[in-house]
Amino acid sequence: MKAEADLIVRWRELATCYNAVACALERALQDAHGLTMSEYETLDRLVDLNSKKCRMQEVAAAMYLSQSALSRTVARLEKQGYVQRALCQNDRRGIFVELTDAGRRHHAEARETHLKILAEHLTPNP
Amino acid sequence: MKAEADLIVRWRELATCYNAVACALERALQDAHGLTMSEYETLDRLVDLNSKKCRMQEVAAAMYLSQSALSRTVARLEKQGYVQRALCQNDRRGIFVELTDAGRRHHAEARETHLKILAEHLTPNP
DNA sequence: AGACATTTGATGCACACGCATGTACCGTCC
DNA sequence: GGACGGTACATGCGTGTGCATCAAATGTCT
Repeated sequence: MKAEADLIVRWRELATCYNAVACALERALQDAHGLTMSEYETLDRLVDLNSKKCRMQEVAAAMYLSQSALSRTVARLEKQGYVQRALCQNDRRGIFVELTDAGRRHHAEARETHLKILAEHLTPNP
Repeated sequence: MKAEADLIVRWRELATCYNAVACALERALQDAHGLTMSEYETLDRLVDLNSKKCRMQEVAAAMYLSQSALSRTVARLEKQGYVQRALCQNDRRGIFVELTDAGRRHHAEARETHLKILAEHLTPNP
């Protein structure tokens, strides 16, 4: 019976903490770099997997975003010039997503802001 | 320098965990009770503060939702009959929000689903 | 009392999202 | 080879959100 109350407390703490950080991140990334959190996260995943071109799926698997949302996010990033889409030769259904140099640069800059916000909002957590 | 990597790991874990639970909650509450997570959370806060009518502000202060989002959420809840808005006599700018009986009942039902999902998704957390 | 700043909640607007569906392609089985 | 189910990504649609703004009411200062 106590377990239920504990569960609710944990959930509220989790939600409060997440929302505080997410909200701060969203604002900071937008103001300083014109990026949505989803857009930054997408760039971030691409940097992580930057060894080669990635299929949409691979990117999607690494983050919590629906397939349609990712599709649009990548489209936005491409329009901004941070990413490039290319057809996949082997499987012509697939789409390769690749960081451009501008994308790599922009991510590097935004990463500073990202880290700063995380440090500000995520430190007091024993 | 290690601190940065740790920060990022913590953030990703937090985000992944939150999104998993939030997504499951959203779906379950919608399917079983026709409630948005925000709507459920709002009812939940009202139950917590059920001693008396609450001003919008008091509700807003207890949850992570912008003022405009709360305004619309309460409007939706009112249209569904779970909540009632009343003018505040002392300060005629303010609005009192009060749970209806139907709202109390609906929240009690939804609470079961809520707890079930939390138990399923939030337990493996040492 | 009168003018002005502040607060409270509602609303116009643009936008990112999820769901369902559409289109193109792949793989399999007859 | 042709038909058919499954997969990959794009897109139409409805919805909830935050930001900026608005109207009404309050508070303040002279």
